Amino acid sequence: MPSIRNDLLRGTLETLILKTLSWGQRHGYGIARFLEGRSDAFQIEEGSLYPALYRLEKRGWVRSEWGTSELGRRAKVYELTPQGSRHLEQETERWKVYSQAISSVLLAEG
Amino acid sequence: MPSIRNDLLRGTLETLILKTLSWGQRHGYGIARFLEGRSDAFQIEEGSLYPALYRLEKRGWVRSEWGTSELGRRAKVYELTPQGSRHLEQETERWKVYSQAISSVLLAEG
DNA sequence: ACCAACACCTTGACAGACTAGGCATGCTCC
DNA sequence: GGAGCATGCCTAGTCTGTCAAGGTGTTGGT
Repeated sequence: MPSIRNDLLRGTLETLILKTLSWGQRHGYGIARFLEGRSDAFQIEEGSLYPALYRLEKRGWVRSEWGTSELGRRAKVYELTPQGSRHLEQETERWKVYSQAISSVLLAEG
Repeated sequence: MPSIRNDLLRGTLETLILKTLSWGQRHGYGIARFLEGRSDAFQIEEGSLYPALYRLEKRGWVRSEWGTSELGRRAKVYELTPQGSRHLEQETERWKVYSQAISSVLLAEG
């Protein structure tokens, strides 16, 4: 992997996190591993992940609690709030519109 | 239009400009109008546009020359260079991979 | 005379991603 | 026993592209 600088992900990381949590509680580290498992294109840096989780919680879109991971380690477990769920819907719609617009240009024939 | 902050576009503006120029020469202002005409989702701010054009030229992906617009006004006309064309191909591929990865998560069923 | 559109540009603030560290635990392997 | 790695959390500082808001000058319309 040629260590891609990733401005394409900009603004979508938060939405990806919310979506992941819409399938159930997870701790931060687990969210990153889950997303990376979904596609080789994702490389979630912890320096992006934890600040993003902090922002999401501050805005009331996720809630956290200290618990344990599957491996029995101390971990901060996150879950989606109802507001987070609503926000996820909006952002998903926004992604659809933008990505479709961009694709319609970039993938158009000469 | 609720004045959307646009981090989803981050990193794609340059590629959109290159793609526009792949269809022929255009001046800066014209590129913005063209893209906005392609989709209501695009709103190209001049404070983003001109710095982007400057970067593209500095990197050798576009070339510019003073000329005139369709309306006979003084305008800086841009064209794609061969390196720009190659870069456009790479970035298009990158967009495909990332947007597909993101969509595969965001649009997945519960 | 005035205003909108055309066409270029710049400055400063902001926000999110990154690098590069730090901490602590537990497991495996030599 | 110790080295090293994966797990799990966090933060400080830097980078960079976007934005708001301003500027210049010209042309066309009312």
